[in-house]
Amino acid sequence: MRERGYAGTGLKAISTRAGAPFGSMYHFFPDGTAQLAAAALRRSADGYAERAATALIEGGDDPVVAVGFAFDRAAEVLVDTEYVDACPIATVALEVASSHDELRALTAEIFEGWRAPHAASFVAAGADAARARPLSTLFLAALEGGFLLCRSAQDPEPLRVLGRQVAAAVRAELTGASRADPPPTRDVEGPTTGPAGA
Amino acid sequence: MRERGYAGTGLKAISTRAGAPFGSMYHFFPDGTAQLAAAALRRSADGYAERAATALIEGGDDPVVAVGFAFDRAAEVLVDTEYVDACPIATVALEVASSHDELRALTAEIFEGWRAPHAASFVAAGADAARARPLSTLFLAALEGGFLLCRSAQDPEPLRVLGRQVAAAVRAELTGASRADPPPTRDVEGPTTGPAGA
DNA sequence: GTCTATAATTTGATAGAC
DNA sequence: GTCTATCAAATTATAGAC
Repeated sequence: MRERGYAGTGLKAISTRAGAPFGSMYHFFPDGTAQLAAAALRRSADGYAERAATALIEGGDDPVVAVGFAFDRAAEVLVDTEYVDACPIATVALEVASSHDELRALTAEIFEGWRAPHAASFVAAGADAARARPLSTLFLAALEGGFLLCRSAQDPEPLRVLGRQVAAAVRAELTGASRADPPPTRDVEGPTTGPAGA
Repeated sequence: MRERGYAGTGLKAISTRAGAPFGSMYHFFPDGTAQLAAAALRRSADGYAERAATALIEGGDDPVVAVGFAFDRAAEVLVDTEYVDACPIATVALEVASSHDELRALTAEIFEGWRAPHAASFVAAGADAARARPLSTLFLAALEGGFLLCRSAQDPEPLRVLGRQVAAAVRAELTGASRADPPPTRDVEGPTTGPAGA
């Protein structure tokens, strides 16, 4: 499904490639294609979340460095796998966004499940709680957009460039400079209130 | 194809919806599905480029404002069309990235054709030539990632948030503060000598 | 419980009538 | 030049043998 998408991946192709008899498909997934796709999405989402967490941890304590590291790692994996091992959700998410509401809702749930821990880790690193979520949005959107551009062009450069830019946005947030959002309503008047970095 | 992707859109479904006889498909596109898809991609890419250019122009002379305006406009269109009218290329691009090299190359060409004018407009607004291209990468990747998150969640918020963040990145670049890249040394991303290995 | 064999549709593609 | 009628192959789904 990662290679050909939801509509492009037949049950037959899956059972063949898995070396499993065709009848097993309906034994384990009585509701057919959509149920199998949902299971595949859930499983690969968990796997990807683990890998992403590992990459961020290996990137070190400084979130600025960790973010850059995560993007570089993603680019590396892409090259090593000939551009197939990107986000396991995105292709299907776009395919079903306007055609299969149940699966669409599942993809939304998965993306949300990825963003929450990211936002938490930014908070842990000293970001304002109110700004951590927009940062996680930027992180995920840039990663997904980067996957798209890299796979399309078969060139790892976009993800590398984006890593530096998202890292810069994180740094700007943590140092309180060049903010992306309107002032935080109250509190924190001057830029002197640098949050004690983690 | 925008609604169901490349593999999910049958020739029959197209001819029915277009009110055209099925035989016309092969009269006008003798090479079948892929040729039709290529024509659809080219046409919608041109249309989308025009719309994007219009949005940026309406956004005014200041690229910081224009960028924010373009993202807000994209979010608005998404809501008005019940989240179907997003990027006409992205879904197909992901579907064919690892399965149909000819169409993959076409999507790469289209994305490149969108980025070049963006980079040029950033230069026109005063950005370093070497930094304008990374900025166009961020712009397009964030837009595509935003489309994905918005369509999946059926919520326009991600694109709005991203618009503010990309605008902040553009501002940081134009004022020379908080740069995303290491010092210019020499060639930063290169003028795109083609896909890796090509 | 597990899988083989088959049914009912639908698909991309063509041959040939208008 | 344009489209109707048809084909062969592939798809999802199921019935029923082991």
